[in-house]
Amino acid sequence: MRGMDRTPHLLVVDDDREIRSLVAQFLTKHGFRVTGVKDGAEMMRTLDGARVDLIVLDLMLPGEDGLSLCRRLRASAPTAQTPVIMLTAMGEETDRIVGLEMGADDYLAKPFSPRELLARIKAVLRRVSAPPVAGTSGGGTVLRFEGWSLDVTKRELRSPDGVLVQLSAGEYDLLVAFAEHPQRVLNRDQLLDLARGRSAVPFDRSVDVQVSRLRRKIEPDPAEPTLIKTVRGGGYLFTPTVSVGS
Amino acid sequence: MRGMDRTPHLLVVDDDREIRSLVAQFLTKHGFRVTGVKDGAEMMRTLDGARVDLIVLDLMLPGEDGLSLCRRLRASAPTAQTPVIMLTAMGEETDRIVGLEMGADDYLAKPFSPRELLARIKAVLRRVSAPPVAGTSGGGTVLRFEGWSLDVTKRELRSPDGVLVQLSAGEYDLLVAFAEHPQRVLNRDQLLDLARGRSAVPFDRSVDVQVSRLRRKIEPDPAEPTLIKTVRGGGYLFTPTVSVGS
DNA sequence: GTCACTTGGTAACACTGTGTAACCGCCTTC
DNA sequence: GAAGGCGGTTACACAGTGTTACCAAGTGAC
Repeated sequence: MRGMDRTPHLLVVDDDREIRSLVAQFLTKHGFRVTGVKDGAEMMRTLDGARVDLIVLDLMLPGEDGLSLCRRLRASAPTAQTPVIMLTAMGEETDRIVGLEMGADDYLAKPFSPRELLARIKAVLRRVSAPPVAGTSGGGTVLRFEGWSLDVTKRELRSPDGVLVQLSAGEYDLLVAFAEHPQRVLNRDQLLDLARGRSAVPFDRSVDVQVSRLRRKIEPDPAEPTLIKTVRGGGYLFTPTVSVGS
Repeated sequence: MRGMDRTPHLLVVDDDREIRSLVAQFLTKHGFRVTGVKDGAEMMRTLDGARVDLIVLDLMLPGEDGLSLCRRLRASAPTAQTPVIMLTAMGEETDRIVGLEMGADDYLAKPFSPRELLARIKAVLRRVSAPPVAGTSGGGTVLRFEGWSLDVTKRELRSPDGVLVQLSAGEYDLLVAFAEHPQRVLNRDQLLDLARGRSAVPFDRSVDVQVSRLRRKIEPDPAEPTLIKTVRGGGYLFTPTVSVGS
């Protein structure tokens, strides 16, 4: 649903530190942004504050295993559509098949060649950019808050009185980031990642400026913001409750 | 336009008669409708007259090989979305990777177990089953959006008031590319690939210009486009929902 | 309270991406 | 071979975005 053309962010979940760093290094070299984590708990934490385009998930993990995690991903709205490539131990055809049937998008038997993982990642990413499903489960197409409605397939924002409000691409992406994470303080790094898919450079004020520009368009009184509140030392907070519809 | 017959139709392309009939038999037993052909020419002939939901394509074929066929499938509108599972001889990692990058949705190394092929077919079909337009596999001949109708067999566009709108070949191809991938941000490379079958050269502005020309013909107010939106840094977005008819 | 310092708001500017008119070469058609 | 249409290329105007700078507001020490 993030239409923009940014470097895809991959999340590699494997308890073996060596595999993790090897894979991360290789994929980074090939133009992806990679985050490596060691278990399901860390995975969930990462997903909470960052945009992730694809998850490479080891089947065998300490704590909750890959299959169960995969099921949980599928069950929860924001990640229901996030593609998963499962890494499995050699020679367990049954498991692999179960994996695919469980909702993984692909699997790869260990040991695998990095090039092959790369090819599969590219293939899966190409696939998921398939046309959207009409009123589908994975999250409606309209986010509503305080009378506003934000149509995420048309990239349109309507004010409470139904007027189309012209947003720039950046303002729109920022607003979607907020509306998808309401009532949570998001720091500048998270917002930059969610809205721009990049990370902050030193003295980066671009988020502040974009917030300011967005406020001018959606706040009743931009001098005294109510929708997007500033949390000093913390970041910004989108205050309205958001309902997902279509 | 997926009529009453919802049994998925698979097309198996392999020059080995034995493999073909073995696979066909196994897959038929598991509830698919299967057509087996021995080369690319027969494949094209079959696609010409039948709805096919998925193609199982051998890499090594007499005459034109699987890779080249795959590229041709991707390049031509009605089959651009039809999933392909590539069969490769053992140990041709490079070829396999090229296959995936070429647009295959999955591949399987020979010798493979029928169960595994089955699992992969199911996985791929599940992935692509949802999309409304994507069913493209031979589906409708008319794409409708916002009152417009685009007849892809006649290459004709009619405006909401039924007037035939004259489009150049390039404008038409571009519009089809959009209408077949609605509500997705397509970058210039993708559009060039979909509409022209080529890739961008540095400083290539041809897409922009064609979009501009197309807008002049289909946008109510070309200065404020609603059908084809610009996503700065991303590409273009075709906003209407598209229905497939005949 | 004042002062020093930190943090955030935003105007102004520079830079980059996009829209489109104009142009040019390549077809096709006659 | 001339005429016309199409599509790529170029050029320029303009809009969106990041950076910088400056000011205001917040915070803590005293």
